[in-house]
Amino acid sequence: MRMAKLFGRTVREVPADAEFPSHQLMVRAAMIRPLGAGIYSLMPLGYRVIRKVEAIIREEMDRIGGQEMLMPFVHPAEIWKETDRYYLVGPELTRFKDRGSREMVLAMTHEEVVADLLRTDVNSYKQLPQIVYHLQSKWRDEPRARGGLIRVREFTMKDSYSLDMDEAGLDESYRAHEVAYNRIFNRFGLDFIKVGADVGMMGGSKSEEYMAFSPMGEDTILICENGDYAANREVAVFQSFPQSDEEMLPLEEVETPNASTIQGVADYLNVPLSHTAKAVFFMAGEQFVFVVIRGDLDVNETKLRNLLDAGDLVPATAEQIAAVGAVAGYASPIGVHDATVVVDQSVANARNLVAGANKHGYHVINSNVGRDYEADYIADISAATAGHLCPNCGQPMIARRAIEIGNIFKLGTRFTEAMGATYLDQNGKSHPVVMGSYGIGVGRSAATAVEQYHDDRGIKWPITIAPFHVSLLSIGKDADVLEACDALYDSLTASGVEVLYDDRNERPGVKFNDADLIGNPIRLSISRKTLDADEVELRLRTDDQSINVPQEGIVPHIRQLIDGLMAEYVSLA
RNA sequence: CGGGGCGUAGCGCAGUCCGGCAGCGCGCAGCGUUCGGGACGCUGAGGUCGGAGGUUCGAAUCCUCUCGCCCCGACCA
Repeated sequence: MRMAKLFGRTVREVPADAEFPSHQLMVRAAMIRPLGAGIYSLMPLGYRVIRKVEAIIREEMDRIGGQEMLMPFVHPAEIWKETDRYYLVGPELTRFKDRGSREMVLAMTHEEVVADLLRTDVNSYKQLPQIVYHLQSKWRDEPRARGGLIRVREFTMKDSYSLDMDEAGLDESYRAHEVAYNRIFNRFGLDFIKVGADVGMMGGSKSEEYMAFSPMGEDTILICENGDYAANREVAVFQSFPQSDEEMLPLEEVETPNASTIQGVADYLNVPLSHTAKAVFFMAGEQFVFVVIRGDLDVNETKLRNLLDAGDLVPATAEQIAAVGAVAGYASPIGVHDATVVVDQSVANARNLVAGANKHGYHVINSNVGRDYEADYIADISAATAGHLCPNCGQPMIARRAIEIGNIFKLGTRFTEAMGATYLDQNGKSHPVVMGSYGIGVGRSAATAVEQYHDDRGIKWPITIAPFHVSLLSIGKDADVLEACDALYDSLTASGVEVLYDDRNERPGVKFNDADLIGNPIRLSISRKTLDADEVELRLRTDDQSINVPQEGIVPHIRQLIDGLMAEYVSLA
């Protein structure tokens, strides 16, 4: 591609709203352009990256026997009603009516469509197992789209669906996807990890996420450095604190003026936070939920929601708190009524904690669950943080931020049962098809690569997904320099090398800066000086030194260089 | 949904408090000088000041409504 003809220009200044490095750099490099909140055009340069990402996904999905197809982006609402998701999913599912007043939705995923296809096209065990996949637009009306391609509302996702006769078959399909996903993300060059995740309202039996490390990540993951545990903070567990063997001491009320925060109470009474019981209030529908947790821990709302099997869980209001007899700032379950009391195991394992007295300006010391108040649930509902002990080996865990780039999910028969997608086994007996679903964010993967590979000058694409292998720059305006560049461009292109040829009438500084910004892995330049020496200057985007190589044999040289760079990713895969 | 902020040339911004010629930088076009890390000079094009209504002799500026966008929180594959 000749840059003089390229649609889209690089820009020096970035839109004020771009926060993430990948957002800024991809806009500056003319790869993406916003159309609305969370809605982007992929410019020619950016779309080349996306197509490479998609090509790698296709290769690896085909390798595990996936069959590519394409399912619609607009669905009749009816199938979403059949599985209840029409009602369960919030406003991120966009609903509308067509001209005939028929209810429709914009696809955010395709389980229903797959199940619908199964009803008509798969009736026999002879037609199973199967893996189907597609690369299709999705629309999720996120409350807060941000960060360029990291979190958008319209996006392309690879979603695949495994269709098996039974759980054993699902296990196999799931493992096949693990293999494929490992290869895919390694070929993208990403630094990632697979972690345990929440199954949420999808109701499946197992879910794991592929997480790429990035300080810009919206998720926190807990990792045991021994390699025997890694989980999203939403579900991460840790070794519970040992049961205290202290004697229970008499409950005693103490005055704690102006100590309405747990830290304030701990300071005032000069006890560690871990020796206090903190009260947190939620409403699960109409039910008031009174959570008691050790003062040094935070509630993990996902764990709490799963424990209570509560669809929605929202913080309680001041009125709701007062209505059960609790005094905000000085609250404990002692003497409250009409509340579901959930006690974290950290509190149950401790003795003689400081807690609220439900009286303004007073706390109690030596509170003990079971003696001073009853728990409806005693469970692990606390959020794991760095330093908590690995549930498997007991070593302290670390916490890292990460971007979710893919997930794999054992759905089971949640959808096929609801939609009557069954097959007949050898004995003529009917069973629901057992499904798995597996996603990869295409644009997000590309943007995540930028997050992981950039410097202050621009992007440093892994060669597997770079828009071009080579940036070729003509330096100066001498006719024979330009001729030499044209010739090199033609011969490289003819041999299959992808070249972005900066043939613009620009000063060298502009060209160098744009080449660094766009981030193709190999840069070649020809100038008066190099031409006179029958050489071409070569520089890798990852290096800060350039070398001159003879013009003679340059094409095979570059081909070899590309193969070598590619090999690094293939060997990982 | 709650809180905060911003909409002025393609991009980044000033001007708004205190009403009175719509500006600056980058980019863009032309000419000239320059040419190995985002050059310089001259000339020029480019604006419903997000939109609607109101106040006023006069509104980018004040008032009301509205739309869009961003940030924090809530929520969420």
